Amino acid sequence: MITTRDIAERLGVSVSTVGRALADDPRISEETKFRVRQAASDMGYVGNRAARMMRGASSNVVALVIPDIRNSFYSTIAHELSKNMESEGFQLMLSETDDDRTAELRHLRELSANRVAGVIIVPSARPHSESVKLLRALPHVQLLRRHPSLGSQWFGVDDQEALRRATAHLVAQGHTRIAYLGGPEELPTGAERLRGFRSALREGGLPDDAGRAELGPPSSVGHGRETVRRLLSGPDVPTALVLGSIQLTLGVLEELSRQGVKVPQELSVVGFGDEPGFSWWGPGLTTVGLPIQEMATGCALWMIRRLKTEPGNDGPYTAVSPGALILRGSTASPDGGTPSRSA
Amino acid sequence: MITTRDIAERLGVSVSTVGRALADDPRISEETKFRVRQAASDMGYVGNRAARMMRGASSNVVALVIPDIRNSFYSTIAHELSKNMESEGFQLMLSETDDDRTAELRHLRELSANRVAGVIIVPSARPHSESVKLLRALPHVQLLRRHPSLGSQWFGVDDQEALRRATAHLVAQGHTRIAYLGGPEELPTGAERLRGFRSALREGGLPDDAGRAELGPPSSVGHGRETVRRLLSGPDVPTALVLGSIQLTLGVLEELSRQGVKVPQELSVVGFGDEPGFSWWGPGLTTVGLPIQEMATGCALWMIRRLKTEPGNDGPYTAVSPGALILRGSTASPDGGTPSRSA
DNA sequence: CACTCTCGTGCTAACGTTAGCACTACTTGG
DNA sequence: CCAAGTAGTGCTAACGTTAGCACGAGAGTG
Repeated sequence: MITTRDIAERLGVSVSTVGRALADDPRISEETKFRVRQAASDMGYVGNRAARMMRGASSNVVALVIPDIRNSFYSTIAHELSKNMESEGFQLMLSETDDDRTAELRHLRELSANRVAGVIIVPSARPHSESVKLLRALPHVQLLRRHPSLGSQWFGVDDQEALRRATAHLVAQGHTRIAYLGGPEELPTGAERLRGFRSALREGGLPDDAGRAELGPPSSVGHGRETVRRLLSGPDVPTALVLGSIQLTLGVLEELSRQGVKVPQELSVVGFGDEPGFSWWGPGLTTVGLPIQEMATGCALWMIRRLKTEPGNDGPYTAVSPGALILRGSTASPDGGTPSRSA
Repeated sequence: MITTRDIAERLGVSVSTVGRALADDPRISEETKFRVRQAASDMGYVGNRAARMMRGASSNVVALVIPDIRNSFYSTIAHELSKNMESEGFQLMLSETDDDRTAELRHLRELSANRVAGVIIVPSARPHSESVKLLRALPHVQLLRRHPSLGSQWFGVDDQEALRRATAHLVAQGHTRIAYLGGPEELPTGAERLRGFRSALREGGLPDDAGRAELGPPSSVGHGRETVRRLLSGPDVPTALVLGSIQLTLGVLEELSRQGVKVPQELSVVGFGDEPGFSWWGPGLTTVGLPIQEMATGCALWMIRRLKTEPGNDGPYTAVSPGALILRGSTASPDGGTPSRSA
């Protein structure tokens, strides 16, 4: 690798002069600058950021710690962040945890060792205390999920409101046996969504046993498939189904298609998030739209400002974006079975 | 930030001793090691990789340079790479180029400055010469697309064979007006897929004007929508459509659903790649399965071996994986219109 | 008892870059 | 013609870590 020293020796000047010329220092003559730049370009010089970091410069790497990039939820976020970061000169490090707190810790250790400038994280259910310690030593924001020990910097959607709206739509159509399929309660998002589901039932004046919650791994398509299979073959088949994650929605749609379940006549369904296939699935899936892009952009801008301006002078910052219901054809009243709006 | 020096001062030993204790050097007594580790843990010491790199240690960061992470094609790759890299102690840097060679160059400059250990890249159509220079100075592999100036390390699918099979299937069903919708010819994958399309027509004994190629941006859903709209409203409407990218497929399916085109009676369709929604779209989409996972894993393993073993002693290495056709219900013969296999 | 060995540790330099200070050769003002 | 300034450049130290060499104390050997 070419260093400033190589350039200096070739031109017969000092390393300081080379360094200053490349930094466009006003004290260096135009002629010298020109010669240095020429030589640098000729020799294929590329500055060494590791060395700069040793002299106090901060890293230009921001890490994104998420469960699984294949989930379109997260890939959208990654894209939006990457785009915003790139334009400000930051690079994005991608760490997948698979919702495993030990993997999460391993990644955070590596990220700390690499002295990343900041971390944007979708925390696991109960992060290791060392993870918390490591994060607290860095500029960090939480995304979507929110863990109290990690401070108040958080960007996410109003999960409770999202599920309240989805469920209220079904309640308004007269459903009294509604199943909710979502993530575990120990996940902050899982708890919030479940709360939204329950509160919609309560507000609709329905008894406690009108709702049934099936909780499990939120990013498992397979779990969605299996659960809907179990629900449909068991006793007390619900007339409506509300979903609490994109991956679960994908699994459920696949299984309903495979079994040929008539939607919305036999079963009404409200999905979570919006995916390319949702509009052409069966009668079109009524679903909760999520302003993921806006959220990710907000988060990126916050992190950029946090990194550009000196200390954490902008205090706690929290943004909540609500999700709007996208009406398609997958819901109807439980008796007659006329869609609320055909696709 | 805590340094080895801080630990040394606290324990009244030298930095060397601390360094060696943390590196588990056999020369250090067990008792000292214990005290050092204890203190390091107490004080929240995290080694500084930038400093290590200055002493000749190599980075543990591998970069992935792709057009767009939202494309499930690439997010699958990213996931597979991340998984494999993580288990070997590497971190993954994500750089999105949006198929723009200038963005590509910007990223490569940053990656070089950060002294990443290696680069896995889906190169743009015609990379800047500086990009080529930067890449050649690093361990690198090409993924999917292959640019001759970037050496022979490449992992990808046999694009020509994939489209040959897709097209041959339609030819065998008797179609004589087949449209191909794919990426531009200047992209290596675009050229290969187009070649596969043409060779299948030739092998089927069809005249040159039986096939019609519509080329455009491969990762634009919108372009898929518009082109299919144009094709269907223009003269000489084809009886079959072969697609040459996942994003284009998504756009086409959406538009065909929206216009209520009867598939396969009015139009036969063969997609590219397999996505969650493809199985439940209309009659089920017949499509070319792509062994993306296998390809990504192969690529990751190659890069890991390249980085672990000293020089590039393993010479040029090229893997080609064929794609198999997944038969669903979206194709039929052009006259009668009985599906080859109903969903 | 002197010699050599081994064990455990410390000192120093080096990696590439940058900031502070110092130095030289001019130029300007009195 | 000398003092003071200025433009342009060089020298040196420092960032955190590690590898090579050196050192002192104690153990083993003749």
